[in-house]
Amino acid sequence: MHGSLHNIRAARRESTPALRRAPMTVRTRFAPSPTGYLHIGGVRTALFNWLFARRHGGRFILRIDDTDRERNVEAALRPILDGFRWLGIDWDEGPEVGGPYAPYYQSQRTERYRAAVGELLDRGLAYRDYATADETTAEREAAQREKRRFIYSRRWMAETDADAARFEGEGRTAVVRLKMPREGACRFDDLVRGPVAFDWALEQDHVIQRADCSHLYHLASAVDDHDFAISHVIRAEEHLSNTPRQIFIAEGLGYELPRYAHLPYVAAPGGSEKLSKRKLGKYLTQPEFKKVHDHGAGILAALGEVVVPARFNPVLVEFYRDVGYRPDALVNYLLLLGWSLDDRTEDFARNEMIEHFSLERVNRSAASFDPQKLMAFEERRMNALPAAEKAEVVTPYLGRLGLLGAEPTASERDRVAAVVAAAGDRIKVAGEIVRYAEFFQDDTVFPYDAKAFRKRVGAPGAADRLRRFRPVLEAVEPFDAPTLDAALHRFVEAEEIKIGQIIHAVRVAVTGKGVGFGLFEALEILGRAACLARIDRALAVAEAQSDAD
RNA sequence: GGCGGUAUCGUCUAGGGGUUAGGAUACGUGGUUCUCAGCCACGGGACCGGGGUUCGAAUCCCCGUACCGCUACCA
Repeated sequence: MHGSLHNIRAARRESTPALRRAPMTVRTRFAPSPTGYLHIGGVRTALFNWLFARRHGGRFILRIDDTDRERNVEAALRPILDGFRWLGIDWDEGPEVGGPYAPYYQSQRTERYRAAVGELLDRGLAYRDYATADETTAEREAAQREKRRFIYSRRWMAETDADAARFEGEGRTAVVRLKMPREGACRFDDLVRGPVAFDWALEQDHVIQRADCSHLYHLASAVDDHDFAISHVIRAEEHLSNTPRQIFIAEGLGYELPRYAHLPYVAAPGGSEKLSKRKLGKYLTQPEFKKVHDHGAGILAALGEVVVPARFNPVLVEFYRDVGYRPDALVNYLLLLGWSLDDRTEDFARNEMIEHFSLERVNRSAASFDPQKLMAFEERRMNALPAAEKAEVVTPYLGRLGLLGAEPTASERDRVAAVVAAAGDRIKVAGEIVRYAEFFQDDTVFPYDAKAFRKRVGAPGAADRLRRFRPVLEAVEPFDAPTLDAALHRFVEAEEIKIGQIIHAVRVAVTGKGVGFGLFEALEILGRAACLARIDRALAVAEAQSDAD
C-alpha cells in the first residue's frame, strides 16, 4: 500500500514529467469494437481521452478493434460514429477522416502484427507452442485442483526448428506465446492510480498469435499504440491488470512506453458491478432506472414507433438521442462521473471542460450510473436553451408525429414557438413535445383523456357551466391570455362558483387533458375558432355519454 | 484460490490531524399557482470495521471485511 489519497495525488503530480518538461505531442485514442452500439461507459472513456487531447492541443484518434470480425464492420461501426458525432466528440484520425498512420482498422494491420510476432520470436521473447487447447486446459485445471498457481509447463514449446518439426510430425499446429519473465516485477506509474507493481512470475505465457495466424488483442493493441504514436493510453480499469503483458510486448519490441491512465469503470445503477448492456432487465427492477426508461419509452410510444428492447436501452447512447436529450447534458453528466473540478461546479460548457480537465482529478473508485441525475442535467440544459433553439430541437418530433412537414410554414413555426414558450420548463427533453400534440391536431381528432374527461366535463353541472362560458369566449376581445384570464374571473364571480369548477372543464374540452400549461396561454394559442369548436365537440361528447348512461 | 484495485449521505462528489464534514441529485414537509412542471423555505441523511500513533484520527500506519477487475487461441 501507498500512502493517503493526498500523497498519491502529490505523487501523481510529480510523476508527470513527460508533460512538464518535453513539449511532447499528446495523442490519445479510443478503440471501439464494431458492435453496432455505443455504450455509456465507452463514451465516458472516449470523452476523457478526447478532453485530454483537446486540453493539451493534441490529437484524438479512433482505432477500430475489429480483429475478430470480418463482415459488416462498416454497418456495425455507423451507430458508433454517429453517436460520437451527435455528442460532438470529433476525432482527428480514424475512420472516414484517415490520417498519417492509416489504416486505423486492426483487420487491415495484420502485416504489422505478423512482423511484431516475428521480432518477438527472434529475440527469444516469444515461442511457438504446440500444445492443443485441450492440453493447456488440462494443465490449468490440474493446477486449479491442486490449488496451486497455474504456470504453463512449456512442455510443447518449440525453441528450435527441430522441435517444431517433431511436433508438426505429430500433426500439431502452433500458437505463439509470450515467454514471460519468471522473476522480478513490472512497475509503472499510472496517471490515475499512482505507482503500481505486478510480479512477472504471476503472468501467464499469453497467446499473441492463434493457430490460424490471427492475432490477439494485447499484441495488436501494443503494436498499434506504438505505430500511432499514442502518448497516453487512457482506458478503463479492467485493463490495469493487462498492462504488464502489454509493457512486456512493447519493451520487447523496443518501443518507448506510453503513459498509462486507468479510469474507474462506470458501474451499474445503484450497484458496483460494471455497467452492462445485457443487464437491462435487472436495472429495470430499480424504480429510478425504470422511470427514466419508461419516460423514454412513453415518448417513443406516443410517436407510434416500435420500442425494440434490445436497442432501446438507457445503457446505450442512442436511447438519449432518440428521446431527445441534449448531447451536452449527457456529456456533462458523464464528465462528472469520475471527475470533478471542485466542491461545487457542476455545469460545464464544452470549452470549460477542455480548459479544466486533468487526469489528476480523476477519481479512483467506480461510479455508478444514475440516469435520474442525468435527467437533472438535461433539465438544466433544456431550460437554459434560448427559445428559438428550443423550438428547433423540438420540431423534428412533431415531424415524426406527422403533424409537421419537412418544411414547416411560418405560422406552424410560430405555433411551435408559442407552445414551447407556454410550456416553459415542462419540456425537459425535446421528445416531450409529443405531450402537446393537440395544439397541432385538428379540432375534431385530438383525443380526450377518458378519465380526465369524465372527472372534469362529466361532473354534475360541468357541461352546463361550459355551455354558459362559451359566449364569453365568443365575445372576448382581444383573444389573448390576459384578457381571457380577466374574462374567466368575471365569469366565476357572476356565476358565484369557484375557479376550479370551470377552468378544468375548459382545459379538458380544448386540450383533451387534465394537465398542461397555463389555460389562458393554451386558449390564446388555439385561437377563438378552435376553442369554440372544441368546446362544442366536448359538449356533444358529454351529451352522448350521459345518454349512454 | 492467486494477483491487482477500491472504500465519505441512497447516488455523484468536495475536503482532510482540531470543520456545525461542504455541494449536487434523489427523498420528506410547508408555501405559491387553474392542473401539472417549476419556484421558494425548511428537514432527515455519510467518513466500512478493529487495533495502533497522537493531547486529539473520518484524515497517518497496520490488520481485517466487502466490493470490483485480471487470472481465454475475448476485447
